[in-house]
Amino acid sequence: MTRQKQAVSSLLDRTEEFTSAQELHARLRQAGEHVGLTTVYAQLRMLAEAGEIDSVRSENGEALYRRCTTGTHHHHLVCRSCGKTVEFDAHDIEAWARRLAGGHGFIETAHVMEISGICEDCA
Amino acid sequence: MTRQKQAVSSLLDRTEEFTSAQELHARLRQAGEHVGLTTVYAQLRMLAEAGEIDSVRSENGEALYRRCTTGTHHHHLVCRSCGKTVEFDAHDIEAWARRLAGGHGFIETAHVMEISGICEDCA
DNA sequence: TTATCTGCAAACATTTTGCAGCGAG
DNA sequence: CTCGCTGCAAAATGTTTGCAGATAA
Repeated sequence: MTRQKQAVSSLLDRTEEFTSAQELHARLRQAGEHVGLTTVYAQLRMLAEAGEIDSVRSENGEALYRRCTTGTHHHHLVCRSCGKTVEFDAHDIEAWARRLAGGHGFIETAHVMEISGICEDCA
Repeated sequence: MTRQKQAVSSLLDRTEEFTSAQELHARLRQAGEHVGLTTVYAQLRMLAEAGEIDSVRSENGEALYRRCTTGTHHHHLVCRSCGKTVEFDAHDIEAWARRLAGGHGFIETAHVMEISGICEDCA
């Protein structure tokens, strides 16, 4: 268990949202941890192969990773103008998504859901 | 309406599966149609913006395109392993999303929702 | 010591952009 | 003629690979 491995794993523990390799790397840098980008990729691949993290693809093709959990997580409502963000949980929607996926024979489902708009301050 | 535009559109009409820009380009070449790769990308972007084709991301980050089967807004349930896709509409969820956003003072809301999993054939 | 991990540099694959020219209407 | 479409070349982006040196056990 190296320092770098520790750092990546620990950061994933503290992160609920699906996050890109690039951003994880940037955050480690910002936190003063010196971990190479290549190493972040290597770690993410190992963790993904070991089934410890989930990965999905974002709209623009980036790979996003998140520690596997069966627990709840939350989503964001983001203002396209000023970036203001409201967190919300979507318990009902998640159950609905799992049910819909299951109805088509899919397992290990993950979902991405983001809502954007213009907040009242920017309107 | 140029020859190239015609060729891309026509090929999409004849293709049921989600297909990458690269492969569409290769098939046009093979069919003797000389259409530049850049042009294929340009066409795909125009068609996607016009809502005439759907795009999803494959496991490895490629963008895949297909002529919309329905003219209406819908979402995708995608197999992370083989790319099999099921379209579904999410009328209830959309109403819920608008209500939630409105409750926080947001207007002009848009949403992104994609569900992924492993389909029964790949399980 | 030794197998594994790290990370620089370079390779890769896909997609986008700059721009000069072509061609449909 | 004019404006949008085309497509070459080059850049941008995200990710992977080769490999030599560092490090945990």
